[in-house]
Amino acid sequence: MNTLTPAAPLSSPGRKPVISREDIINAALKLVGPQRRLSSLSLREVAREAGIAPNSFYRQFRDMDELAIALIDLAGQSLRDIIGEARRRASAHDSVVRSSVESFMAQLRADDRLLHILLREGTVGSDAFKQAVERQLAFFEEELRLDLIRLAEANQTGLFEPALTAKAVTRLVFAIGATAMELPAERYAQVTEELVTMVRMIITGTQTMAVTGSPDH
Amino acid sequence: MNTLTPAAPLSSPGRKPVISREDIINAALKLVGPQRRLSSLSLREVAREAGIAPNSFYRQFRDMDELAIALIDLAGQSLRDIIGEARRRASAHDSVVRSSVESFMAQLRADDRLLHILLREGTVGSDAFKQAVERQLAFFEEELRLDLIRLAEANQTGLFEPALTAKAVTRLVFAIGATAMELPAERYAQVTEELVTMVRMIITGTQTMAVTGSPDH
DNA sequence: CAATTGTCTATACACGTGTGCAGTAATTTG
DNA sequence: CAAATTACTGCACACGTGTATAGACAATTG
Repeated sequence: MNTLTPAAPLSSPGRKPVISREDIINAALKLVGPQRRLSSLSLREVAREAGIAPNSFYRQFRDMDELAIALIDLAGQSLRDIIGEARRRASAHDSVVRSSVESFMAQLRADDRLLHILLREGTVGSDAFKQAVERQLAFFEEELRLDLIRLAEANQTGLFEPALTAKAVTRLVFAIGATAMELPAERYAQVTEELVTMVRMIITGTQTMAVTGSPDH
Repeated sequence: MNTLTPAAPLSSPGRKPVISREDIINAALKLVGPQRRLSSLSLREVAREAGIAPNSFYRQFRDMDELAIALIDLAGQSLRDIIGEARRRASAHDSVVRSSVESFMAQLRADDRLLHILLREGTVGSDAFKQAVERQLAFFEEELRLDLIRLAEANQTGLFEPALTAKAVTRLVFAIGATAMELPAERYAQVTEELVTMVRMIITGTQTMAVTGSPDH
């Protein structure tokens, strides 16, 4: 299903639409960024940026929340594409962890507005809002979970609670990413290294716990 | 140093203050909560809640940001107290991890407004704002780092990159905590268990990596 | 060619916001 | 007892907001 275009009646009387959902989405994307969160955008502001009258906004979205959710869904899709790409690239080379984390951080560094949205809007905004982010995170965690299982089988290592591991990795990467997105460019490399180590801590921990059954506290 | 009362000239001419910084802070605390973040409060709203004229606010704070930072500092202090307490309680019993995580989640469940603030305002708000949260997080991570070292020596286990481990644990707990604070009460126990396991993954991982030197990827 | 239907703009309203300005109340100083 | 100094309130202003209403334009229908 495509969330960008509403159900189009193939031929209807009346004037042809000149404003598309994409127009508004793009305008919103121009406004958000590392400093600007979605929920701080006003309807009028987006309309101004899109070059339309405030009221024309309602033709495409019920309110700003609906726009926000569309953007979040878009962002989730985009991220999964990016990491999927990284995964495929990694299987040829060495570490999946490194390659995925590096892709993630590179995208962040490239000022990907969609990624900014996903990283931050989970902790803020209306309920329907956070639900949308949680949904995308769940998708992401599921893909990661499958990948972890695949990885464990390939390397003949154990795997303690794959779902929980995936969740821990995801949440940690997102948390660190959120703090990193306003950092000066020269610190990205360092954060990336830290993040790789952190993720490896979790994965190493899972593997160890798989053989000992329970950790030594 | 006390951030709550400004430098008090022991005797000065003029009318005696009837509005204290605490009054305004308490009013703000009544307004924030799991659904309401600091940066969405307006000066007028806080003044209304405190029962004072909007302009009287300026006697105590330069603007809302200054109020917010005072609240964040307060929240950081409060959290460190809570976890410090948990640590002391744990050394008598068994696991420091479990006891600390349980204290954290219990406080969250008790609807501690200060904790809500700290959990969320890190990803949102002005720069000075986020810096304040980062400062509190750094305090927290430092205490945790020392604790990890103490723990490793007591248990005769290795410890790979204590600072990074502390950071990973802190960020993960905060990220999960942030999503948990709007959950129905009956799910807190489950989240607590998950969180304990996740933290143990990290700590087990660190210990394992300390002996192998580098993880097997 | 009307008539109808859908798209979009312009204007306007009520509301909440931060803050500047003037005035009043209370307290200490000379 | 003045005079000075501080604390606080009330009013007012300009601004940005979401949205209601009405009208102008364009395309498809009969």
